[in-house]
Amino acid sequence: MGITGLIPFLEKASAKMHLKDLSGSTVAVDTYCWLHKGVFSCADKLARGEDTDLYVQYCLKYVLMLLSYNIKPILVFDGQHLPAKALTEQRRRESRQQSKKRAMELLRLGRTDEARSQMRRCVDVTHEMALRLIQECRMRHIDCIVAPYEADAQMAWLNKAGIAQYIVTEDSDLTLFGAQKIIFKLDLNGAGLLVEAEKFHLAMGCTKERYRFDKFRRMCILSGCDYLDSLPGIGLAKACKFMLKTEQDDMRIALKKIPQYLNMRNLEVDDAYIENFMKAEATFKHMYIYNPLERRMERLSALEDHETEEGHCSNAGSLLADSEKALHLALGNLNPFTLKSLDNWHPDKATDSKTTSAKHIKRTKHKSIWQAQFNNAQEVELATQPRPTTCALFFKKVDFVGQTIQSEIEANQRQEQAKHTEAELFSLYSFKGKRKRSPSRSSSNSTPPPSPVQSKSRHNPFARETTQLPSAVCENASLLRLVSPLRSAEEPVRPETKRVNALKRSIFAEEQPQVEVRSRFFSAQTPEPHPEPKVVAEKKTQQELELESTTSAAAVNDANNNNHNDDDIVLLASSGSDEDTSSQSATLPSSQEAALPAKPQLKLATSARRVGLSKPKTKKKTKSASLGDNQTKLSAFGFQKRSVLK
DNA sequence: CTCTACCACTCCG
DNA sequence: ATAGGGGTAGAG
Repeated sequence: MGITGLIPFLEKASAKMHLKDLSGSTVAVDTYCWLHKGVFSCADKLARGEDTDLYVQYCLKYVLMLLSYNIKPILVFDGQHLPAKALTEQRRRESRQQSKKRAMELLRLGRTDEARSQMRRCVDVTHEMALRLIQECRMRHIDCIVAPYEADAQMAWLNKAGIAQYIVTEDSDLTLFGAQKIIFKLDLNGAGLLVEAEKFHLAMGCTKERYRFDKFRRMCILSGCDYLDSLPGIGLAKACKFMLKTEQDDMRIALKKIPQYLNMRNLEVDDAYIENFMKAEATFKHMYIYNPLERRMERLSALEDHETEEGHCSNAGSLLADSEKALHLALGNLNPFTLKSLDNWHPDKATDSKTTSAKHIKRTKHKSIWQAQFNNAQEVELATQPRPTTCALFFKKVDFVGQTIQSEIEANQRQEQAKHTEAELFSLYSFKGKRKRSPSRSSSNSTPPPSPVQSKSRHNPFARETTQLPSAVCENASLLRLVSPLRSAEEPVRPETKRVNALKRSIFAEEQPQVEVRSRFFSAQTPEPHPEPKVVAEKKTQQELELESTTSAAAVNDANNNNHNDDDIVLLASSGSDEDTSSQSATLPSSQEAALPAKPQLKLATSARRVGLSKPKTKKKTKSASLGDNQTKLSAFGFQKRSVLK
């Protein structure tokens, strides 16, 4: 999905950002990204048709985080599949079905590990799941909107219309639809990468005067996008080069000059490609979106604005004649594929019945895009101030009414979070309870080596070698329930895994100082490498190690945390670590000590990631030494493991 | 040198 | 046969 390599290409147009700097603004969210990630937490349950709302809770975590920074979220969902994509979707569905069958089969055979991996592949984000999240959001007065087609176009429109100043997504396509400020890689700490359309000329390496957005979009399409594969040998770099060389605005003429301009003699640009290029461009410009203020479907931009021929819009969707249906589709009441009615919520029939039925759930005080006043407020603001920043002003006004609102929101959140935590804890406890019930734990240390089934069970032969890790067995009690007690008796225990991980950490601690952190984002996120605790950790037991990292994390915490957001930290902690929350909300929010337990976890998480990054490297170094010289030094950094395994 | 093809890994608790 | 980002080798 999206444009391959676009995000690194846009490095010069991007900057690290944090939500705390967006207070008072509105953010449109590509909710599918969150749902999809959230599904991992309960893939097995979903695969077996068990009822779960873990994925909803996962998304709400993000939503609450946005609210905690005084940001109004608008959750945007995908609608119908475009005809051009229907086929691939169909294929995906079939492959998921197959995965499901295979998972069941494997379960029956008792190969839980493989079954688990299959189950992850077979879950889909259905509209019913999206609707559950939508319903949760309605109770909290959080805006949701289902795009007629792609959420990308809808979000770009919200951005262009000034309703949302930022967009949160993982899909680089957003840039092509004309979104101005896009946040990628947003994490639960509130950090992300901001890409701004107004800086695209920097990435393309041309002056602002010579740059036009069309050039950028055409470059991306040329490099290969969802609607059109690239010509062979053309990627972003070549496409960029070409778009800077030509001043020809008519692509029918310009495209023919590609071989000549790029010195690619054998390249052939046929008429079909040109026609498809025009269609792809039209799709990005004119896809249908839903205008919630006018309550009607519209094109992202009007055909006249671009002198586009109607015929090129065959992939841009079609107008839904029934405006009532279009509205309910946008509200989420209809299944976008079948148009079957699943709910009957309406913004005008202010659902006080619902609010009384759920009065313990706190609601946001943001103006809804579905309210008539929203339109007025926008118009007034737009009239007084032509700049798009007016929206920020508008919300600042709300902010003005009280810091009290802010603190109230925070109080609400603590309360709400506590409630969620309750539910989540519940599931956690039952989870753990089941796990304990499984007879494995006591016998684990004397467990015989993994059965042949297990060692064969890695579905990817190139995956990291884990034969010495006993973790290759299902830890999920609900999954285990399906298999024989005999098999579950073989389950090695988690403490074991933990110890191995701790060991890995300590091993890694030695290597740390030598390892270069490559990732720009990552290194930027941890500005202080803190070599000292790692050196100390070298020869410690895992408990000491854990203590060590805790204190070092505390130090980092202190250092990073110059003046402000004690509150932020508490909020983060409460949204980040579920188990701590209840006790924290009981204690005073301002005490920093209360927040500390959560931070080390985060720190550990990042260091775990580093382990993943660099452990292979260190392994390779040692191995290449033993391998001799039939491998070049360069290849020693490549996929060495493969040959070793062979 | 630039671009593509390919691999392993992480998404979640 | 998830998808998408990151890294490397190898082709033009």
